Amino acid sequence: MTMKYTGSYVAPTLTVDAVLFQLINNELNVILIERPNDPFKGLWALPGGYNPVGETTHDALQRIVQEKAGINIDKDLSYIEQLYTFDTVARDPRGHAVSVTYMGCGRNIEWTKSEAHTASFAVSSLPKTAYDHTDIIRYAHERLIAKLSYTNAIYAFLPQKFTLTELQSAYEAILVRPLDKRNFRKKFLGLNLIRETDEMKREGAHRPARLYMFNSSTLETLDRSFE
Amino acid sequence: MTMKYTGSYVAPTLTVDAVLFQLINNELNVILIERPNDPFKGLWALPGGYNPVGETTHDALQRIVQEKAGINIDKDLSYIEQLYTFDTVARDPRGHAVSVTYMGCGRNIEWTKSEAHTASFAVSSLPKTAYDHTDIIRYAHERLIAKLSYTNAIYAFLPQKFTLTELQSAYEAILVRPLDKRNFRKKFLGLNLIRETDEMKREGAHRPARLYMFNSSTLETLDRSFE
DNA sequence: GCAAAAGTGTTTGGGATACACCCATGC
DNA sequence: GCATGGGTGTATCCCAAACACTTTTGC
Repeated sequence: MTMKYTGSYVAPTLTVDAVLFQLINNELNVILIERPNDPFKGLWALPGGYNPVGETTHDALQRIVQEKAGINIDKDLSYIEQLYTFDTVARDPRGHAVSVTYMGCGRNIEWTKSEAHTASFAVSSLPKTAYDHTDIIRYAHERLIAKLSYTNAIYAFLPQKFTLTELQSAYEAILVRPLDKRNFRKKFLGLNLIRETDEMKREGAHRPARLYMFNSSTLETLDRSFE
Repeated sequence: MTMKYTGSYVAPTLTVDAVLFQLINNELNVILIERPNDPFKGLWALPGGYNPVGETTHDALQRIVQEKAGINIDKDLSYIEQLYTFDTVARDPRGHAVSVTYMGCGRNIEWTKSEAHTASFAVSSLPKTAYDHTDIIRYAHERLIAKLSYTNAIYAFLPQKFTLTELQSAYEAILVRPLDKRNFRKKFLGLNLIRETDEMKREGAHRPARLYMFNSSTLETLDRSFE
């Protein structure tokens, strides 16, 4: 950052993109937008757009995701973090661009459904995507799996009050493997991340389930790793 | 990335910066450059500079670090990875910039010493730095500590052949805590990352030490976590 | 022989895993 | 009473941590 600013400097295009995860029917889903124009017209892409001078990447993402999908990344998500910055010299037919990507997680994220160009897909069955967005989604999923093991990030996917079975199902959906019920409960309760409420969830012809709440709804690092 | 390119779009300044680590006298060191100009004239900064259109962040970093410090990030480092991308709207007095930072590790990195504006500092006693570069170095150090626990990243700091004591000292320097010799050897040898050579290191009035080599000199993820 | 670093095993505690049955409810 | 999901305990194994003395060399 010590080079002199000569005036002949021309910056690459800067874009921002978001991988927005939520659980739908016990499957990890991601929100995509169908491209209305070339390049990649008709394929599905992460919500994103151009980041102009004067706007931080976070603010640009906020504006763009609001405009394109009707989602407020501060209010409609429980958690967001920067993922990685991709060079796209060869990737984008229009020339050199740099893309700063973010990963966000929430529950019941509502997107603009009026134009039917925004949709949610299970990461296990993604449609054909523009650019290398499939790779970016896979990378985000790996990062998310890693984060579950040393943070309380799972809170981002759950409602305020939830049962232990719902909690376990959320883990299983994201980790894509089954967990042992007794071991899961023993271990998770030992982390002191959640507390009992005095409410029960009654639903269907079976024993009601205790509802729990998270002690904290911001990301925290665990002392001991989990799963 | 679906916004139309209207021509009125102006991109923010894009910069790249590198946190270059190596061990010197069993201390984790970072390479800094004294700023010759305002802003922050006379303070120490990470090697970095402007990334123009047409150049990937990696290529820009390669060119800039070569120009400013005489270091080839591909040949003189054992490992490099992207660290984080910082928005610098308020940070840089010249206005909005986005900085893509990288972390690199090596051994015996030689920098241009002719002008005395490049120097190496122990991370435990950094000088006053420009921008928020002290925070970036701390962040890189944390990332490095985390990476040691689930990868073979330590290879980046060691010569081709090394003793187990040198290996342990490298860990202790980066983790900033002492390790038990017997447990360290047992655990590390169990990882199957290194193999014995038939050479010994003789030095000083004491028993010679067996020299070892890494099986792989590229980053690999461990099955089991370490330390 | 003595200083200096290399090298070497055992014990103990805690967390991870594997595993099967009873409980509370709606119908 | 039966179908459905909720809820619970124990035995085993392996890894982590704690801990001290002998070996080999140069001088």
